This record gives sequence, C-alpha cells and structure tokens, in this order.
Amino acid sequence: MKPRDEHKIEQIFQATLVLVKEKGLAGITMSEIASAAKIATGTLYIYFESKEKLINDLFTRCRKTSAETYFKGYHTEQPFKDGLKIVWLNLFDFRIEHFEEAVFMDQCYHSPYITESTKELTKKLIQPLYKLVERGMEEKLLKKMDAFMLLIFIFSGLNEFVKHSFYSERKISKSSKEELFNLMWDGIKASS
Amino acid sequence: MKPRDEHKIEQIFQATLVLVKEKGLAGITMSEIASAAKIATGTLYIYFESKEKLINDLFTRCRKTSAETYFKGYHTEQPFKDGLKIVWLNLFDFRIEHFEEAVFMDQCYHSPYITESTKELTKKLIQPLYKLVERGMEEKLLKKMDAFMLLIFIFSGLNEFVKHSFYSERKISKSSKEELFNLMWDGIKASS
DNA sequence: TCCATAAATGAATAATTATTCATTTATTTG
DNA sequence: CAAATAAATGAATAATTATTCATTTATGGA
Repeated sequence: MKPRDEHKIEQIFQATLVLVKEKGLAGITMSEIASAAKIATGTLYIYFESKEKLINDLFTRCRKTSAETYFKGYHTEQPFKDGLKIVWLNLFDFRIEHFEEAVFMDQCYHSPYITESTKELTKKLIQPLYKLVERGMEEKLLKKMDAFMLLIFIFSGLNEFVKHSFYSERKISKSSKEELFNLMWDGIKASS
Repeated sequence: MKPRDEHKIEQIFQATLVLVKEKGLAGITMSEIASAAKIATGTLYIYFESKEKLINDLFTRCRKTSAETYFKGYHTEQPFKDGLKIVWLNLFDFRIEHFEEAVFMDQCYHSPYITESTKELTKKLIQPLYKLVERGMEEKLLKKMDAFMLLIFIFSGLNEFVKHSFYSERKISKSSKEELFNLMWDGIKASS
C-alpha cells in the first residue's frame, strides 16, 4: 500500500495562504489551490473532504501556531517591562514572518467557512495576554484602566504597522520595532 | 418612460455591506444581494453591469465618504492637540457608525474585485493626515520620528478598539474614547 | 386616455467551480 | 518479484451562481 505523503498537507496549506493573500478568500478555487500546491485537484480531496474543511483546518492550525509563539522566552520572574517586551516582540516578529496567516485569519473571521464555535475558541487564546496586562496594573507599572482597552492598545500598533508596511513594501528595521515599542510604552506606563 | 429609482442604488449598497459583514466577500451572491435589497436579480443588472462593478463602485463610495469625514471641524488655526483630537474623534466615530464599510474595505483589499489603480488612489487619501502629523512634529509637540510610523500608531488603536468592541459586543462609551486618546497622546507627545 | 419607453421581474441559460470517479501509478509486504 | 492496497490523476459530473432575456409593469408626455 502506498502511504500518504504527509508533507502534502503543508504544501496545500502554504499554497492556500499565498493565494488568499493575493486574491482573498473570495478569489480562490480548489483547482487553483491544487495547481499551486503542484498536485491534482482530486488529490486535494484525499486530504480534505471539502473546501470548508480545508479552510477550517488551516484556520485552526494558524491559531495554534500563533498562540504557541506569543510566550516563548517569557517568564514571570522577569521584570514586567522586560517580559512585556519579549511577548510584544514575539508577536511583532510572528506577524512579519507569518503575514499571510494574519491576512487569512482576518478574512476568515467574516466568512461562511468558519463556524461560531471555532470563533469562540479564538477568544480564549488571548486569556494569557489579559493576565499579563493585569500583572502590569497590579505592579502599578501600568495606568489603571480597563484591561480590554489596554490590551488592544498595546498590540494594535504592531498589527497595523506590519500590515501597512507590507502594503507599502517598506522594510521593517530592528530599530523601528524599538521605536514603536517605546511609543506604546510611553502611552501605557503609569505616570510617576 | 419609467424613470430610474435612484434610491435603489443605496438599497443595494446597504444590502451588500450588511451581507459582507455577516458572511464576507466570499459568501455573497448576486441573488442574495438582490433579495436583501428587496429587488429582483435582474434589476441588479440595470444598476450594475456585473458583480465586479458593484463591488468596485461600493468600494469607491466608501472611500470617498470616509475621506470627507476626517477633517470635518478641523482648522489649522486650532492648537495642534485640539485639531488632532477632532480628526481622531471623527475617525473613531466614523468607524463606529460605518463599521460595515470598514469590514467591507478590509476584505476588498485582498480580493480579485479591486483593481490596482483603485488601490493606488486609496493611498493618496491619507496625504492630509501626513500633513497633520508633520505639523505636530514641526511645532515640537510630537516626538520627532518617522511620520509613517507615527501616523499608523496614532490611528491604529481606535481601529482595533472599534473592531474588537464589535466582535465582543461591547458598548463604546464617551469616556472610553477619551481614555484611548490619552493613551495614544502620552505615547506620541514630545517628552518635556 | 393612450402610447412610448425603460424599469422590473424571475425563470432560463451560461459560466464557473466543487466534487466524484474510473483509471493509472507507486509503495509495502509476503 | 508479484499481489494488494491506497495514493494520485484529471477528465467528467454535479452544484452553484453570474448573467441574460422574454415578458410584465409603471411612468411621463402627447
């Protein structure tokens, strides 16, 4: 018996991500995905029973990958600001290296492919980030305010900065990350 | 001769925006749009020669509407911070009141419907915002730095805040706008 | 009031695209 | 090395959806 080529799943995922970045969820067809992944259309259906399943599985994988990355290198023993910066830079770098995934997930969020329960799960993944923000407030290092707003403020800048840098084909330098972090930090830090 | 009901265009646009918010660009069909707009499928084609034309026209209209709103009430005679706040709040309120349009435009950006030249035009619309940011730096009220980054930082928070508030079905209070503006301002103001 | 004209309709058609399937190919194992 | 099995293929089919069109309806002007 011929075994499955598990590497094909990755090929299919990559092809889908690239196509969605280029033409959006609305613009992709199963045969295009197949040909971009260098396989036959029928083969696609050996690995994914339907288009909906393919999109959902890819969405789930993207979500997991990004969540695993956030807290790499973060420990609660670190001073708060250092820890925050590590997480913040993790997210920044992840956005850069996985730009297609961010575009894909954004598009999925308003789409007929993703089920409500899949969306619900996504919300849970930001729980650890809430904890982080709350720690900062408890240590009186951050302004005392609504955690939801603070959380969004902390990460919104990097999201949009990466997005618009890609659109305008700008390089993102190491120093620009520092600068943006400082902008954000000056906003959130407790006034002394 | 029976005249055209120009009000129908608005019905069609509204129906499209609502549907795209609910199911995304990938999920809408011409017959769905027609029935949501309470007209026959064929009638749609009296007003728009194709789906692509409909999407493009709506995109163009959304872009214009939003650009017209930004600077309402802003005058260069105002102190910089007051002027910035007016523009910033205009954008914030626009995002709230026209949430569907923001979702629609986001989705269009990665789609086969919008042409490159349409995208190019969009970039030009932020020129006045650049001017505003540069004014702030010249008056030494803002940190001296890359205008592109500063611009994105200023407006990213409100964008994401409105988006996530809608997703989580949170009300946005008057005071939360003030708070978010202050977060942002503390980030960008020149350190004294 | 009636005619001319274009809008409005929605079923029919054309195009597109998801999915299936008969056939071929590759791999494992006995 | 041959049989057994499942992957791989891509043309054929089924579904879906954009678009058209013959017919009906509504409106302004003669």
